[in-house]
Amino acid sequence: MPELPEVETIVRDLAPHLTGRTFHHPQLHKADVLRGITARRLLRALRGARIADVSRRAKHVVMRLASGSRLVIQPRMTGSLRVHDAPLDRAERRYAVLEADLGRGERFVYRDVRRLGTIHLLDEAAWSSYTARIGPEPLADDFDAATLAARLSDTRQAIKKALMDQRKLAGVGNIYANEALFRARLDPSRPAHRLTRRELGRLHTAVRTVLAEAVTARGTTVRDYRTGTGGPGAFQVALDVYGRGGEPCRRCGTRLTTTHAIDARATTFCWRCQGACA
DNA sequence: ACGAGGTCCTGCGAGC
DNA sequence: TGCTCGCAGGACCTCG
Repeated sequence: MPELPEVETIVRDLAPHLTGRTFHHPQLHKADVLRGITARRLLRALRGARIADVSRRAKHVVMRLASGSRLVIQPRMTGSLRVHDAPLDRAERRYAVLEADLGRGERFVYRDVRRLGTIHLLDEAAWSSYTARIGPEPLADDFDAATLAARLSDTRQAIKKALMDQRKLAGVGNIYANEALFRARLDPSRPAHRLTRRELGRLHTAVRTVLAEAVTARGTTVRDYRTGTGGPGAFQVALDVYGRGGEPCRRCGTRLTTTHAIDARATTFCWRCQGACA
């Protein structure tokens, strides 16, 4: 499920193929992913539009058009974005949501099996308010421990839920929240405002290192995620806790626990490494 | 301010 | 074999 490292990988793969290119004959196969725009208006805006640049914000792919508007695609669970250099076969077209001809035999395709993903088309003002609602980028140079502490320590929510709150911090989803809390040896259910400065420091380091390592590995493929070139990521073999409930902790050998007690999401942790360290 | 639960959406695996 | 059911879950919503 594309979180920050996965979307970063997609953007790095797509950027060389999309930057400076033009959308020809855009086709929208499913309209229920659209937010705040009709299919008719989206297609009119994309037809013949030149892509100025492609970037990432949190878990969103942002294509800035020469018109100044931004095509913002959030893949969520099962979305994938690719540039194909051959016509799509039947299987490749099956879940296509949006596609466009880029010329030179290349095609851009956003596909999404479950279609929990979203597409926005935002002008400058709408983009400003959109991005302002999202928290700071954890891999930015100026994202320090004090910033993390300030963002997370104003709530009594479980630290794991707070970490995944996109308004507080950008790009962390279920996989990397589990992994970061394990690395920081923190109980995922601890109220965020009760964490000490020292613990927040560990969490800051853990969040940044796990995200950076996952970017290097081109993301985590558990099931659906594919890179911008259609291949799997490699970070799944490096996961310490996510998806490993019942298996031994890599640190102490204790059987890992999975609960759904926090926000009804799968949380896997080692009660020994993470449970008792207050 | 917080938790609980519903909503979107489809594929997949378990159970009968 | 063929059906139903619950689950996967990010972001958003309402309700109490």
